[in-house]
Amino acid sequence: MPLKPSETPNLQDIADAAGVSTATVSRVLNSPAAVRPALRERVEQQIRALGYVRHGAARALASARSYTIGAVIPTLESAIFASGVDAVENRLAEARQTLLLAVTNYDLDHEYTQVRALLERGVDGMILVGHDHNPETLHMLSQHHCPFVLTWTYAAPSPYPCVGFDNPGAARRITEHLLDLGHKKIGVIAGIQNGNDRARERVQGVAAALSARGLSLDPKSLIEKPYVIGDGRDAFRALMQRPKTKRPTALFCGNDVLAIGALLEARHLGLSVPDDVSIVGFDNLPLAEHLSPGLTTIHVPSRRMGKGAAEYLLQCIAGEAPEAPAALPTDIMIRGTTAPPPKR
Amino acid sequence: MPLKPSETPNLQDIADAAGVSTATVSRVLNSPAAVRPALRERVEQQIRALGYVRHGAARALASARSYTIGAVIPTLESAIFASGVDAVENRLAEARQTLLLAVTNYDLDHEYTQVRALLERGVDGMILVGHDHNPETLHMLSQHHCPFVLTWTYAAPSPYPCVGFDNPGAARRITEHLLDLGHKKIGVIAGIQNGNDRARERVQGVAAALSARGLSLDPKSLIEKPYVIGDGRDAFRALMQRPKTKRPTALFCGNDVLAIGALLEARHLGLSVPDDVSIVGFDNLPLAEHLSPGLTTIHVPSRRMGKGAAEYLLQCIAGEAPEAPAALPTDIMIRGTTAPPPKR
DNA sequence: TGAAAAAATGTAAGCGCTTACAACTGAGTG
DNA sequence: CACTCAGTTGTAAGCGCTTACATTTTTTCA
Repeated sequence: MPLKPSETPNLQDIADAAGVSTATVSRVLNSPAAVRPALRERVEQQIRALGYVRHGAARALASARSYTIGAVIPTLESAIFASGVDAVENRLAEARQTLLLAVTNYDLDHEYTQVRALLERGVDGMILVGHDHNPETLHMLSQHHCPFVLTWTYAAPSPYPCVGFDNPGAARRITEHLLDLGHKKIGVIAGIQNGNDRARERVQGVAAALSARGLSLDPKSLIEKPYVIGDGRDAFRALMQRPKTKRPTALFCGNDVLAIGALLEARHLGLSVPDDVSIVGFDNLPLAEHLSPGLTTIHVPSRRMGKGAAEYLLQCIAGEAPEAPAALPTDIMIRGTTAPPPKR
Repeated sequence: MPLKPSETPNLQDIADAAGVSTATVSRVLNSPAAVRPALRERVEQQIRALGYVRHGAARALASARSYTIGAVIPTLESAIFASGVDAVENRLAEARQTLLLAVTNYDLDHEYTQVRALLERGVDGMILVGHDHNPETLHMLSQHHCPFVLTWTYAAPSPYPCVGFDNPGAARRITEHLLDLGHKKIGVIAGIQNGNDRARERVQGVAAALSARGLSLDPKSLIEKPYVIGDGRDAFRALMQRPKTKRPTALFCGNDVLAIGALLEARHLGLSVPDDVSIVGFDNLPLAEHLSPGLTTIHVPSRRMGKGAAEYLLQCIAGEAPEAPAALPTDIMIRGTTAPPPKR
């Protein structure tokens, strides 16, 4: 009968059972090479026999490392974020780190609260989305010496490390595709821009492409909507109701969900895509290529980004001071929803 | 100049600054009502002034509570899981708890590893998906007195608490809808059944509905595929290539992603849904209702389930021993993809 | 073979917090 | 006015682990 009949064994119990000190047990756990094989084997046997599981809080307290990374994202309801987070988790699991996940619902104040909560949990690093944050959020992060990385965004001379891509550039590129096809009246269904630099920059990219050709974005042809199919439909309908001379012949949608909504509504209204109106999206959701016609869109490397962000933090934690990663490439996927504007 | 110029202040620093003991500061933080208002105010002021942030590991070690809940799910690539997790997180954030998320990729051995990792992190409770688990996984959980709950599944006399729904029942119900329409040859595109009770039970539900009417499931009309649109398309094509007399007139798809794949492939092959073939899904993804024709499917209350699971664990942690929750209701959403079989 | 160097192991001091218990305060009471 | 007693606050003992340093054992090599 053990002296300490505690439910879950601790280091001391293993040490006693194996007839060694707790330091040795700790070593077989953390740097097995430092323990002679015979002894190590004896200890490992007891670890298995007693079903020992590390006490992470104690470990974190003593070692000042939590083996935990935080990610704070706008929402998991968006497939593209979900897939990025999935990639982060996969990479962290390989490195035996655990993911603490927090959601902001696109609210920067709530983001502050969430970042603080993760900091309290002692995360070794943090992943954020975008450049838009409360100043206190970033300040708190650096005060705590918590390495962090911004994703989904990339700015060349950024004061903060990013693993992202060029939003305005990609938006500009796909808009140029539309312009090259001969479109002059381009409408925009944007995501909510407030507190969301990605949505904002994409609209800016469209505007830049237009003004480079002496055109401009008609404010009445810009509608801002949340990330929901139904809203994409509504926006499309509204845009198509504009007077004939103003009605866009092509639509830039801030993300694929809105684009799919637009596409479905076009079909519903009996409009042909791309013959009557061209539509482009942004994200390249798995569904995009399967639609018919396939959705012309920008491919966003979400998994690669997630993996890259995890990798970057892992290196920081290992004390390797990685160089700031370069912008990830995006691809323009030209498929069936874009064609020259209708004649006349 | 402070004696201890440590970067981040700790309880002691606050205590010194406010001229009280650490116990008092701790009380201000954890049970403010126990501290006289004047003193409390003085302490809170210092907390704000020094930008104090709790040290979670130390707190966890001392209080044997981590204020953290773990969720171990198959993947975040599936929108329906992602939305369930989002709901969990929302509820936990309200309760000032943090979510530790781990992904199994549908591998029960990896699940064991992940559960162990979360246990090491000292989660106060854990959410799992389904009934299929390695016995050691569940054993480890109970050995650590970690309250847990199974989701996405429900079995009336289950030894474990579930917050889920009746998979076979729902599958049976929607199959009966097909049978009521007059279909006799029903094909199935199932999710991968190995280690996945939900997929398995749904197929069983279909089989049960059939045998109740003296019919049976033709093994050659059952195809198992991963959760990907392309696979749904492939499976659909394969099924439609069966000899005319055996070819199914209706298809039960184990989830909406496979159903959408089937639907798209039908269109691609020039087959009309529902005139040539009926298709039903399972999940009721947001897209399902927007398709035309709308997808007939089973509505799965993923957010409600996530919230319910979080709620259950929160109660356990509060020591309330909540009664085992009842099965959540599912709804059959009859839309446009189902109709009587072709007259031939 | 034996001394020095290297490797393995043990000792024990915290890490920052919570909390049982002790000590003190002041209001209420006979 | 002494005495309770409830309400506040302080004291200090851990929680389970890592790790610097001390000690012991093993290896190396003249």
